[in-house]
Amino acid sequence: MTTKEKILEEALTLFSKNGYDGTSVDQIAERVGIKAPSLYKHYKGKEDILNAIIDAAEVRYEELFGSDRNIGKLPESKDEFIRSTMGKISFTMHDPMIRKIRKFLIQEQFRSERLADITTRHQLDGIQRMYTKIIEGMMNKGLFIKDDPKLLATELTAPVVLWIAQADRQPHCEKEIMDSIEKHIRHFYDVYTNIQ
Amino acid sequence: MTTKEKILEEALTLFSKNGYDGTSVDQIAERVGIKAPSLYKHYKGKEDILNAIIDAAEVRYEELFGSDRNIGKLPESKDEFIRSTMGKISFTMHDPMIRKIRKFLIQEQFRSERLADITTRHQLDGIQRMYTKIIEGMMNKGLFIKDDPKLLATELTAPVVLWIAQADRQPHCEKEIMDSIEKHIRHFYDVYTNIQ
DNA sequence: GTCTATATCCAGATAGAC
DNA sequence: GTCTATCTGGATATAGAC
Repeated sequence: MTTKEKILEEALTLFSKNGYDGTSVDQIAERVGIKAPSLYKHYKGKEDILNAIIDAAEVRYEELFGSDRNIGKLPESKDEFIRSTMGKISFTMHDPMIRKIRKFLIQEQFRSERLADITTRHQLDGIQRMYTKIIEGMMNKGLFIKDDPKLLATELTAPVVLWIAQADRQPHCEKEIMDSIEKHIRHFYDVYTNIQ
Repeated sequence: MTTKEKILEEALTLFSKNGYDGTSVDQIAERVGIKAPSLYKHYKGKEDILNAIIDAAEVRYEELFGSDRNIGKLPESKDEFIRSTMGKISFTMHDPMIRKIRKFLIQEQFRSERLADITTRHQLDGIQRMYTKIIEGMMNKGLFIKDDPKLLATELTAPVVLWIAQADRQPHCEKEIMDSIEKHIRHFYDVYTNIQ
């Protein structure tokens, strides 16, 4: 990893923990293992680092939700649906990079229109679009009853997004939260399934 | 309103817009109409103002969700349920004080355990508890099918919480968001109602 | 309880040697 | 590309007059 990339990584770590205004270039430099002035050979300034992080967040978004490849194969039973969904959630919840981007965005969402926009895409549009496709596919297979797939995707994912945000700020509640999530997904499946 | 209260109000306004670290005591003083040093006759320092705001947020929480008086009378038809729920949402969304507390909390939730805790209460526990009671009441009246009322409350309120947060950062989307919310509530009612 | 003046500190950023 | 030394501005906070 180049120094330039290392700076980005450490800056994101600090921004996600203490916010942009709560982080000094000195702190970033220290974590990188250089002195603050050296940092200016890689980036024009603090705001330049911020913008690079935002660009990286957009790239990450594209990787996660830009193509349909990440949907994987459609679940064909209740067990598969639970396992596949819980797997995706557990990954999103624990992947260090995604977690940092999520915490960074939630704190900085009011800083600019661009950040507000990206936050909405990460928190609502991306996940919703992915699950709209999955639910639509399962409706076509007769696994779910016919209904508005976008509405169902929202109802499935919204509680999960809020619980993940809770786990980010209260990590000691993670066990409880995971239980709530699984219970919710099971309930969702039962409500919208033909098979009783 | 005393100067002390005015300081609190203006500080919350600025904190909700630019965050705690993004706000200077000078800016607060200017909005109050005094010079920064005068402010120190009312509060020990910036952090003291922050703590007073957190206290105020706790009081506000108690007013909103502490008693069951705010539930109002139980809706007895689909129309009444939609109207009552949309009314509560519109109020929460537009009340200036609640909006500021919400934006403040979402930005400062990682600053301390206490703030994390209050954020969860505001964003999840309070609303969920209120709607658990309402849904439970409507189940007992036979208006909703028997199911886990807490789970249903989460499924009803979680998308709304996320959409309100979106409206906070993207006010130009409010119309669309309100439509989504109403559609979601109608759908929720239809799914969990006996009457077809 | 408000002001002006000021102390103190720390932030982001630059200059220039190596 | 890294460093030390330094500039400059802005921040929190205090002293003391009115």
